[in-house]
Amino acid sequence: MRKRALTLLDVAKAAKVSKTTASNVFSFPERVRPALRQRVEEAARQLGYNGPDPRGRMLSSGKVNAIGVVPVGNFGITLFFTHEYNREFLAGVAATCEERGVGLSLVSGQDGAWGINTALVDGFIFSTVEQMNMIEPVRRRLPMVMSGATAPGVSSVVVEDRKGSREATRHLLKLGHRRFVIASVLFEFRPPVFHPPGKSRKFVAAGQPMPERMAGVAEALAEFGMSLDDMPIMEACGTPEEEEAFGNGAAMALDMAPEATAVIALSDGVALSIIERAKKRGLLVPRDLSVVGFDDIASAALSDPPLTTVSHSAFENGRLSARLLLDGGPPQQVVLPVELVVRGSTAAPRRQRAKGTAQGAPAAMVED
Amino acid sequence: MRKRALTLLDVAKAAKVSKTTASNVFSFPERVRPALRQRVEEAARQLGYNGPDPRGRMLSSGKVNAIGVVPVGNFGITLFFTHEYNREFLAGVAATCEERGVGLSLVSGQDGAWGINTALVDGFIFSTVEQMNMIEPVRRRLPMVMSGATAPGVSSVVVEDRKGSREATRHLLKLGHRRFVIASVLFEFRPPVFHPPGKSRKFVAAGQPMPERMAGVAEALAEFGMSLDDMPIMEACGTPEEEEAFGNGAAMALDMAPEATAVIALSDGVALSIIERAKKRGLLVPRDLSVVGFDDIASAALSDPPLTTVSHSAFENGRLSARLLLDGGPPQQVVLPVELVVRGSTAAPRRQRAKGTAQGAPAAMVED
DNA sequence: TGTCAATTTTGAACCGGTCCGAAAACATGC
DNA sequence: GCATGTTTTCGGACCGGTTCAAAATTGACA
Repeated sequence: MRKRALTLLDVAKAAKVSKTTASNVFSFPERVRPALRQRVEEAARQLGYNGPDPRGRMLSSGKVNAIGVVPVGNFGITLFFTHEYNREFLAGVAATCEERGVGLSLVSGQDGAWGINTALVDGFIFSTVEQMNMIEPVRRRLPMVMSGATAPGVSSVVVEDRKGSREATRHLLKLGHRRFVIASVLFEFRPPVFHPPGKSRKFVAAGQPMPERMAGVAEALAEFGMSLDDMPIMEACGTPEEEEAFGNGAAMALDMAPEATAVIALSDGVALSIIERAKKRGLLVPRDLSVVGFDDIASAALSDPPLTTVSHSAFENGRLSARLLLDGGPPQQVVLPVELVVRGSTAAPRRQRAKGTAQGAPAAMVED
Repeated sequence: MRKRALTLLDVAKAAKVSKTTASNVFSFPERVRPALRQRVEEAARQLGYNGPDPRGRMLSSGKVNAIGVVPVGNFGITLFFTHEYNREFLAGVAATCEERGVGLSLVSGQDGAWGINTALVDGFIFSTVEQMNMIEPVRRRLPMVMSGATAPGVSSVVVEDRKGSREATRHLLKLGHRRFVIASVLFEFRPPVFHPPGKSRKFVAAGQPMPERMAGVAEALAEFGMSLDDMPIMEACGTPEEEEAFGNGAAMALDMAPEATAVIALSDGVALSIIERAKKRGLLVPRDLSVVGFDDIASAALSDPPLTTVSHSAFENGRLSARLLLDGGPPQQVVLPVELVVRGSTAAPRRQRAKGTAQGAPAAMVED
């Protein structure tokens, strides 16, 4: 069907003009006198030429007119659809792209055929990156913006992580909670991890924003004379695939910290997963267990009970990230404000949560 | 920061080899003897060259290694985020792209800077197209696949539209309903339209799949000795923006057809919008009004009451569309099966629905 | 009709790789 | 040592446009 593609040269020859003139007819019509322009247009129509091939244009101009979005960690581009926060973020990026007439390309983090080294784009937006060293070659080649973390020489959009988790934790402390379990987030697809209380624990999620959020928790605890070191911490990636592959991180947290009266989840995904799991075990939220989240994704308001969480806009985050990238200019950091939204998932602790859970001995991995 | 980019030629010169050899080191290392290869690699490292620029590679190979997805009608790429069906569809496309290591680019239907004529991709997936003539130039330039509609010479994925709406209508007829209003879907951003009963009405949505779905309704009605011509029909695009811009199509349907005991919606988006609107007016679904949808998007099962609808997989649709595009080969049509899923939004009509609606005179556009 | 400035058109270089046929280097057998 | 076959390296064309300086044309006016 498609034979050898028509080129500008074919049209030029047919119209008996130079390649340049033919090019101008399409790109700068006003530079060509009407008579000649019509001759060229007529020739193009005759031949069935539909305007310059974007490939050629790209090569000489060097501009692609599209940007790439790279999901965090070792997740592929489907993360943008399985993960609510990332989806809202992407929607924001798309809004800016639409507004500016720029293309949007989903680029895989794990370098396949269409990875950060092969994608045809003018720049990248990275979600939080785990291994910072991987961005250096990219930064040298193309403009980039990071969301959720900062890096020297790179513009970035971050939220007030520390403040957010500090306020969430304060909220629980003021309600009277003293025994917590913290549910942190892994930005890679791997099994959940549980860290019993202890000093200088080594967490898997080393990249921002989790350490910041953890620090916020620590600050609030310190205000009440407590220490993060005394709190058990669970890390899980919290994607739907997690459960099948490795077992559920929420279950692990509930099993390993049965004495906790409240869960401080550093993302809504994990928080909602914990609520679900707790309900399945017959625990009432918030009567038996309070849960706070972070991010305020759309489903946080819709859950049962609705989730108390630290609110900020993923959409806005995406929109600003894209603007920062497209506007260029010197590296700058934009900080998005957060606000604690108290909903139905938190309350004063009824009393000490029963030592044995509703379903039996705590250590036994009785699962639904 | 970024100076003139390093080229393969720079590396070749530094290593004192030809451009070809340098190219081979990166693309076909086994063709170059180890000693020489190392010399080139060393030179590249010294200079800070991170492998061939994808632009150059693209130009000579002609392959971009990415495909473009074009939303229907005059919606921009944000449709993929505002519209649940399209989002699920896109997720399916993304899954295939990930699996094949191919890039995925969102391309705007309205030709801006990154439209179907300028996007750097190897092929397109179109959602249903309104003006078929617009695809001809595209088809000549690049491979393409259509979803939701067929076109000569183009591979496509469609669902059993006619069967689906026929069964949905039959379901209502068997329950005893005889007075319907049909809610069809506009694939463009424009005000809702109401068509009173009548012969040979001219609908706005002329492109597939709506005429097929309408035909299915007509078939079922005919089985019961009734005619589509006697049914009022409303068309609305059903996106969230619709309401602010033009007023809500669901409200229009309820206002203009107060005698209907059941709504046959040709998409879930419209169906859910009708349920919402009906509830706001104090109508009980399904007691006062039965509603069926089409598509079975995720939120159809979660609505209150859960929606009776014609189920098929948007995800699968996207996945297959992408495969068809990437596999190439002669044009073929894939038909996805549908299945009526009866949930809580349909029941036998209680009796004639009250002539005046719960909130007053039907004609008065009393709105919330 | 000739001159000069302004406008229009042209040819060649360039963007950064890949690919192909030919030349060069190397290995083998007699 | 030479002819032959095989592997490695090289030079140049090519992909399809844009861009820039120079050439050609046009128009105005003396």
